[in-house]
Amino acid sequence: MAEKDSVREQIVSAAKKRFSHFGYAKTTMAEVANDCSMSPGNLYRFYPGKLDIAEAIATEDYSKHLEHMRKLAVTPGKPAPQRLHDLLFEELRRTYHKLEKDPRAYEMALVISRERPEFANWMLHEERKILVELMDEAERRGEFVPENKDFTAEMIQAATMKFRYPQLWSKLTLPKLERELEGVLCLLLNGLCPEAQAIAEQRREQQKREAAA
Amino acid sequence: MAEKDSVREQIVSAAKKRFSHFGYAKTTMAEVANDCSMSPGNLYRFYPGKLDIAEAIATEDYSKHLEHMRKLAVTPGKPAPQRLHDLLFEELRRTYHKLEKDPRAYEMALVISRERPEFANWMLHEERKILVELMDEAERRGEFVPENKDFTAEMIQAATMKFRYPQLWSKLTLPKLERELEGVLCLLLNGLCPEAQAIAEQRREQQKREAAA
DNA sequence: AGATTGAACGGTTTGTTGATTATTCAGTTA
DNA sequence: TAACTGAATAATCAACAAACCGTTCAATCT
Repeated sequence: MAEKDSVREQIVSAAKKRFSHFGYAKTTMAEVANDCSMSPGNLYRFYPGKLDIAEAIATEDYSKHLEHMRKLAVTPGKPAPQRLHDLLFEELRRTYHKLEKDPRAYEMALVISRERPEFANWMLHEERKILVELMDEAERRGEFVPENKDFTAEMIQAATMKFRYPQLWSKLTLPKLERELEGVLCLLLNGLCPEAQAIAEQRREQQKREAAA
Repeated sequence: MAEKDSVREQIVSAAKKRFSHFGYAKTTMAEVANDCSMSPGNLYRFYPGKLDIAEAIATEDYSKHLEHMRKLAVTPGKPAPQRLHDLLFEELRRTYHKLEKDPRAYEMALVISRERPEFANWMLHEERKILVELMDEAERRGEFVPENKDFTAEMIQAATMKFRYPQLWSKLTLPKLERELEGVLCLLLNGLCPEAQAIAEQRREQQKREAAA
């Protein structure tokens, strides 16, 4: 089976080159097979179809990103609101730049999200787990503690939907998106009510003092 | 000019019938012209093009909706969070039902939002004005008062983007959308911090008592 | 027998042609 | 001369065939 895995890696590697060079649609299975010195039919012993190869690439890529995000979620020395801020901004910037600079990535994102909606669900689910980790950590440190963490994570995602696949929905530039995300985050953290904002302000002060001590 | 306006109304009325019966694409300018007993060319003295007729219909329709929303925004006897709640739910339900029940409306929404992005901007802008009115009224009544109302309105829209053209983005059912909107709204009103939530809770109690008195 | 091949199949895309239709405008009407 | 017409125009769409490509599987190889 180690044998089989190495072949799978070879296939993914060949496909990755083709996809990023010529695009998903313009890459044929025959070409990928050729790059791996095998027949087209043989590819299907390793992957059920072309889309699954694309999905494997996307999974690998997003998993790396998730690891990075997980670190941000529990960074020591940073208060919870800051960690949440870093997390959401990282997500926004990453996808923005990825889709911005290369049209191939954009094409693959489109295809996968159209053809494999489960994949988008999986991404959301994984990110939600990280949000929950962030809140667990917050609880451990005595920072904010929403009563129902899973639900809260879901709602944070719903409220920041606009910033998740930025260029699929709005045609806003990164600076505008960043400004909006900043504002939404502020609203989420503090709420609309001014008393809550005053309290949040107080806590920020206190945290600063604690950090200084 | 009153003459001209009545012809414009006639055109819009004929087009409305055709569009809702056969769809935008399957309606020809010649047909609309015929219904108005005029030549196709003559239509262009009243509207610059087919899309502009569709836009006129959409504008008329949305304007009615806006009036209704404006009433909700300043309903006497309801606290500001409730009014905001009513407003956003009204918006969600209206568009959901509209797009759900007739495919013609869905087609027109697609065409207009693709071909005339300014129109979507106009809608957002108008709705934002209503949100500001809601906050002005809140201030008058001594309810919550965000410092920068325009900005806050923008952020409320950003955070509730997902619920604005529900079926263009997610394929969620109305009950699921409602549950999420409820959650997001709660987060927006109270923030993530539990102290703020406690205060919000207190205020709600107080308002109940006031209302009872 | 299990792995691999590559020709065959069917669905999709591409390219082409002919019609349809939004839009324009020279000409007609009142 | 201002309002209107309808044929001309150019752009888009629909239909059809050919080519292509993802996928399968009977045959071949090891």
